[in-house]
Amino acid sequence: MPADEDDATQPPGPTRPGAAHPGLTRDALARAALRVLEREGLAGLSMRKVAAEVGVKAASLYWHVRNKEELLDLLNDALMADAEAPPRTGDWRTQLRGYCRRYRAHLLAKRDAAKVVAGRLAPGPHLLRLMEDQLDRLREAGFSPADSAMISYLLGAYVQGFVLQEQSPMAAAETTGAGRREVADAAAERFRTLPAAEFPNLVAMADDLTGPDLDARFDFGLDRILDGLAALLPPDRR
Amino acid sequence: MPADEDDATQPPGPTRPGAAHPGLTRDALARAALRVLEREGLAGLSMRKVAAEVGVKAASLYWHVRNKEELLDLLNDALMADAEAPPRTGDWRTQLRGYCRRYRAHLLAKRDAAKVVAGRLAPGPHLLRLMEDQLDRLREAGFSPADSAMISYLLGAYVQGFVLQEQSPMAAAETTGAGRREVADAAAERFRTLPAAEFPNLVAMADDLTGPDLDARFDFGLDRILDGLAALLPPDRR
DNA sequence: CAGGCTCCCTAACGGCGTTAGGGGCGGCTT
DNA sequence: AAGCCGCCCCTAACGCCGTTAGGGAGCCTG
Repeated sequence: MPADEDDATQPPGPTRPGAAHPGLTRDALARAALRVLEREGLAGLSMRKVAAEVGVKAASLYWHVRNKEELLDLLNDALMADAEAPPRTGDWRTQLRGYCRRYRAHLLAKRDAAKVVAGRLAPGPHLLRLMEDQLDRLREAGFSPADSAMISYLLGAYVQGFVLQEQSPMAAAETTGAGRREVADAAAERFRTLPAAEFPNLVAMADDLTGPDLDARFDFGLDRILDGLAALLPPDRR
Repeated sequence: MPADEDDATQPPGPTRPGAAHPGLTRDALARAALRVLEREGLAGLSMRKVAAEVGVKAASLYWHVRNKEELLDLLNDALMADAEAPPRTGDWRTQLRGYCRRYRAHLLAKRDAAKVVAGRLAPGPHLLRLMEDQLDRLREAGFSPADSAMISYLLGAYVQGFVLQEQSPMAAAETTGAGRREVADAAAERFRTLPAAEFPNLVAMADDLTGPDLDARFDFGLDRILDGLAALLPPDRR
């Protein structure tokens, strides 16, 4: 019944009561949660549905997990499971840009991923590995430890904030059945029909504000930030 | 019973059934939601509690509001109700910095405000007014319309992303009863006790990564961004 | 064979968003 | 004055949710 997009999980034979469920680990739970997330969205992700996904009743989850919050932590880490660091070639700019672009693409690829990740305080092991590597490259580029830490935070805030804003119309489109394009057009229309006397700029720039080329918008902001970071380095390091 | 922090709302005499409730407008609803948010947090904000806050039963809210989502839209706008634009003095940098600092301070001041605002697609009238004014100043500084739109988006993403990350430990502290300082210390401890062979940077920079001076971290990122924006302008405009 | 550990179950609690259907009230038309 | 209508609230209920209590089957160890 569940669309198996991940590699072999869940042999879903209903086991007899009391029988230990084979291969039901926290890891399998996380992957099941990921499948439910993809299918139902974050709002539709419930203990009961995740339990059903692994062929079990809801109360049984509490053997493996303290509560839903902890399941979401697992899910959070599972979202980063197949993220990869960009190749270690080129200057620091291209490497950092690669990091941010990949992070964004990774979040965009999974439904409601930004909402899951946003404001979760403990980074999972997979994200830790990426942070470690990113910090390494920042140090190598010549940034001080304190600056490197702040830069990592800055980039994380930007990417998460950006994807959060760009992904919520996708969620709305998913809910209402409209296409992503219609949602953007509706937003533009909302700006364009504002009282022009009171909001001259919003009306005039409606298309600029809602233009659907979010890739370009993301890269624009990213390049501005990278420009600003470059100024921290001695000129010979660029 | 409710802490009345806003000016006179809600004459809470229990009205007879069928009696029109005096002064129960969408606006009053939004302010009531704001009080409930402050008291219970976003997770604890329910239709029933907001209804009780205005002295009414839950089903009655659906006369004024299509559903909870729409109530959250009202709440979103109410959060921006008393936000003010920074003074129109100084160069574009200080004005833009003022915008971002005020926006951050405003979100931080209200419990869970970042979560409410994050990923809400339709800006309310109060936010529209601020956007209009901000765009105006960007144009005046010499940025093109397209750039101004993107810059507005960029700054919004950064501030929202930043506050989202910084406010969730506050929420956790509120829930667990611990202080904000303890949460930060716990985070630092988590980094410091990582396996040093695998995560040398995270271990070494634990204090840099979790340093509690978030104001400095915010300003650091903000100044980097502003540096990057300055490079868009012709040199005589700075 | 006894005991204990593991892992699942059923049943239930209170709370949630939301809808259906009903009723009193105030203000309008006749 | 009588009737009507639209406003605004109510009670009751639906199906979902997270979570807990208590129990029982299968396995591993002694």
